[in-house]
Amino acid sequence: MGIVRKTQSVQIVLDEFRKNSTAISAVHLVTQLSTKLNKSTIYRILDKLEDDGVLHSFMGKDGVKRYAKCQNCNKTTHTDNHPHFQCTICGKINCLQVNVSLPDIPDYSVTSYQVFIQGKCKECL
Amino acid sequence: MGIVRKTQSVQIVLDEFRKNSTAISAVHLVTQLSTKLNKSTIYRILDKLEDDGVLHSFMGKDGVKRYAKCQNCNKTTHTDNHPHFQCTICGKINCLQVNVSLPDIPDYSVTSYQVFIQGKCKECL
DNA sequence: TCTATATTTGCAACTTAGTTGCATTAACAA
DNA sequence: TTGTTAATGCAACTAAGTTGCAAATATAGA
Ligand SMILES: [Zn+2]
Ligand SMILES: [Zn+2]
Ligand SMILES: [Zn+2]
Ligand SMILES: [Zn+2]
Repeated sequence: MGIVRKTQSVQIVLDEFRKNSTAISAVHLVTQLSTKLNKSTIYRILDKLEDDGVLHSFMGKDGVKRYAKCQNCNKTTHTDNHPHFQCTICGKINCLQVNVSLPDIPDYSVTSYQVFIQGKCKECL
Repeated sequence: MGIVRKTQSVQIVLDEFRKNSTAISAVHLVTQLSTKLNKSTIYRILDKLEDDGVLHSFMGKDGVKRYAKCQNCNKTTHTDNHPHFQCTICGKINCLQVNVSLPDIPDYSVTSYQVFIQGKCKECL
């Protein structure tokens, strides 16, 4: 349903995304903020921020959900569609501002797709 | 470590992949085969069949692991690299035998990537 | 075919990510 | 300032997957 009240909890969660440019997992936030916020609160806030187009989420190879800041989305239009890159050395996951286009696929009509890439990031090369 | 003995349990699991051309989740096999095999046995067999290059696995959008038959892999060489397509109507997930190529990505060195696509399949169009 | 041995299986208990119901707390509009 | 309603904390729960160990079984060699 999206965020209605700008509570302290919401600010605390948003601060984590301001500090970090990389994607953050729900689990990581839960341990990171364990002294300040309850687990359920964090999951619920992430959910709402996604509804509002403030964050977007994707599934890591490990089956753990991660969140990252959206660039140009809002409550009604979610346009962020880009690959995510995980460095196999440092483990960080970043949004890539590049366009991946699919070839024609006979017998199927495509409505959306996700690309997840592994390799080494600039710092670890 | 891969399969060493061709047990009945292994045959039962392989039969499910012979019957189905679509990808199958571990959870689905566990419920489907609940009268014949134990949960742990199924997870362990899937793991070994993947090591052997008989099956490959990937993560669904729901964070549930799925398995599908490999075409040309074996114990030493895993070459299967293709997108997976989930129909939003019937829910079935299929391997697509098409090639997706990435654009050049500056500052990153790519070693592997996965593509997961949503849309409608031939039967549901 | 029989037997020894090592692999595989079942079971129960555990871990980890995420969810839910409900009573309490806190935004915020009036 | 206060009443209303959203947001929070808590504890208990679900669901996917893992693990240790004792019992079962596949297979190689006698
Ligand atoms: Zn790195
Ligand atoms: Zn992103
Ligand atoms: Zn379909
Ligand atoms: Zn496949």
